[in-house]
Amino acid sequence: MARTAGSDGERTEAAIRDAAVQLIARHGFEAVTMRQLAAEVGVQAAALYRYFPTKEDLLHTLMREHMVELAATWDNARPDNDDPVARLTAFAANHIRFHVERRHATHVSNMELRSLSRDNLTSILKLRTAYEKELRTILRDGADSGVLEVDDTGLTAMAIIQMITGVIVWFRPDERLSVDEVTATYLAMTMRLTGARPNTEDRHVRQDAELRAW
Amino acid sequence: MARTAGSDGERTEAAIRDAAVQLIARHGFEAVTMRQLAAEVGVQAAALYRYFPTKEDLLHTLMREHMVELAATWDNARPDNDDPVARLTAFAANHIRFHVERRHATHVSNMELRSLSRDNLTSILKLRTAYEKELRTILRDGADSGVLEVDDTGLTAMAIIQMITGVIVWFRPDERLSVDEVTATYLAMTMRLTGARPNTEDRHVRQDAELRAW
DNA sequence: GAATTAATTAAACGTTCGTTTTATTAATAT
DNA sequence: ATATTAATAAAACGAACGTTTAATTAATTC
Repeated sequence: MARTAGSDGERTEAAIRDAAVQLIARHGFEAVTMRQLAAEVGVQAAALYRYFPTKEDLLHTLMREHMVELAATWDNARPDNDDPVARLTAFAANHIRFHVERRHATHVSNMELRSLSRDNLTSILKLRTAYEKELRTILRDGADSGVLEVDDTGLTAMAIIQMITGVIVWFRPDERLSVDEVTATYLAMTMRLTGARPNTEDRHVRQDAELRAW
Repeated sequence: MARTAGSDGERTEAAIRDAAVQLIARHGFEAVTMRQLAAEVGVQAAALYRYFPTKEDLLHTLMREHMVELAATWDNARPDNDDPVARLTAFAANHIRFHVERRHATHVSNMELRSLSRDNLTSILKLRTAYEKELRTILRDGADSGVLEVDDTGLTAMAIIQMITGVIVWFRPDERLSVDEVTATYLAMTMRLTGARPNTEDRHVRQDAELRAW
């Protein structure tokens, strides 16, 4: 046999990406074989090579598009407001929601960096670093203007990102918590971690009201 | 050739473990081959099978001993004091130091769970869950007695563990920060995240002194 | 010093891997 | 209709994989 009735390149490529994300997230990149992936798509292994030149290129594509999409949602959610607390709130809320909604793709992007060649790794890390820099800038602005308490900007940025990305390790949809509830709780922890409070208030008489501000 | 002069089973087994941790941390379990590991140790691949019946059993052994060791250091560091803030401080300090000092083994234990069979996975998760329960208990006690501000015990426990274990993702020895400095900063963030303060003070007039309390 | 045990090598086993080549059919354009 | 292009299957490639078997030498025991 050869070309099958109703076959369509665009649909097949999308099916490959989807199946690849699911399989790699579950078993790890090295453990997933091209034959296994092809079987999941319902096609022969050779057909995959019409869409991706190598297995590693497939992984790189998945990661790159995940990062580009993350940057795009942040660009879209970025507030005009230049209040650091508002920006931190928007950043954390966007980050949490984005990752909770893309658990598998996030798993792939976070866990499979080791399987990339030098050049592919560099291109992903460049995107990642640019994104992290956004948070560092917010934290520094907040620390400078006194509305945030941050000892070490870079270290706090890494801690926050680790903490809120870590959602995907344990969160499963259809459990006791909804995406909104999880987002709200992690947001509250992020704010508490950075000592965020309304910048119109006295710095030393902050109430616990901040926890219900969003 | 066969048995080599000066060969010693105990030394060889230790060398296999050490090399395995380094290689698996760097390349991932699936990507490391038994021949590659053997070459690192300076021995033929078949020799590895005198010490570990299968590749997966080697991984399981590394993980199990990592977790057992973690539980042991916590047992040793656990304060007699039953003040939740003191216990949280001790827990976080022990956790951070343990992981910073064992970056590679931690990477293996955190990233390679997917390569374990059902039974082996279950045995590791049992150890991990028991350890995490220690933190949840501390947080609940602290929330009950009013010295900690914790919205959701389980969720906060996961967030803290993710945050402070995340140290190993970016921390490299011989960089700008020492282990002590990193430990202190993460400890401060943990305390701020949980709203920890000396339990003799008024809850609504907390100062920033907490940041310098350890 | 002979027998036994511990530690290892060398070679091979069957399997599976990522990938390539070639042929074949479906859809599209002319 | 015919030619061309798109999408696949089928089969094979050499390489590498985890593991086993058998032989061999070093160290230890009696």
